[in-house]
Amino acid sequence: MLNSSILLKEYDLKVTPQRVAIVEELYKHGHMNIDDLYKNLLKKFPSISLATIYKNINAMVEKIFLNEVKLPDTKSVYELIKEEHSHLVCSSCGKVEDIIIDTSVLQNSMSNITNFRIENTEVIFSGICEDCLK
Amino acid sequence: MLNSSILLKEYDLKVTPQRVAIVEELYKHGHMNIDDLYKNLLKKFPSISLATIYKNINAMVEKIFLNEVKLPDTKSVYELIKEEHSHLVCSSCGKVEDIIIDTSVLQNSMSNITNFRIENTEVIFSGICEDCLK
DNA sequence: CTGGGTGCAAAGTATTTGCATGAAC
DNA sequence: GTTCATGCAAATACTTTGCACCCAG
Repeated sequence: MLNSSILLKEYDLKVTPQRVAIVEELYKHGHMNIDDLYKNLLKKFPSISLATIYKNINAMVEKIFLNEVKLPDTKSVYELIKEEHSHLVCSSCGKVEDIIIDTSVLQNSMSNITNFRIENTEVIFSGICEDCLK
Repeated sequence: MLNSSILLKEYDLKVTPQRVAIVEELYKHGHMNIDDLYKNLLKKFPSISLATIYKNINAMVEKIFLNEVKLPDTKSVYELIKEEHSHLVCSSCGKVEDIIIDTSVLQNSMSNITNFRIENTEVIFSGICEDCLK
């Protein structure tokens, strides 16, 4: 479970119903793009504005408890930050899943061939999910 | 070396000076975002329009000889399609480098834990490049 | 010659900003 | 009471479209 209010407070954001709802939507769905978030929030807050969503998403990304995931061929989605993980995208239904794999192997083979100081490794697998394969 | 005209013809695109220049810019720089491409092309074609660039980039992406690379925290860049590779981005100067690593290890560890049929694996490393480390 | 590309201007879409009001603390 | 979030409208940024003219084949 997740206590959105505490999370918001921890990151010095005032607790408003809209913010709580954003966090809870993301927690529930795992990943959402701006439009879907907006559509869902409209149900609870018929007069919520896109501006509010953008402002809050940006604030949460800055406070580093939200993460934008840029996906190939489709809109970015946002997720609550959790342990490091990679992503699986279904190119048929658009579903995004988290997956935990060990990327240190990659980083190691990297350090042999480059002098970059690697700080982050992003891996996105695209393919067809189990449901769509049927 | 690269023969842009032949490349364009192969992909059923009429050979125009603007298109040749786009391909050559990308070949020369490896990766470019729309704005930089536009700025550079303005030197050769003072009246080239952004619309032309967008139309051509889109056409080339559709013909599958250009690839859009969506990067974290910065604008997408485009590259000519070549052998499969991963990317390194310097978060300080923005430089993008190609790097060839074996991602099959990843894909294998993947197949044990998911039923996705993986078709593509995108890896982006972010960090600080050698020059910026100095 | 003909089809398609170019550049311009306008339209569309996405995102941000300014401001008055109201809610959180 | 003060600070800051909200929602609206306007502004900005980004991308696409329609069209008249022109060039590649």
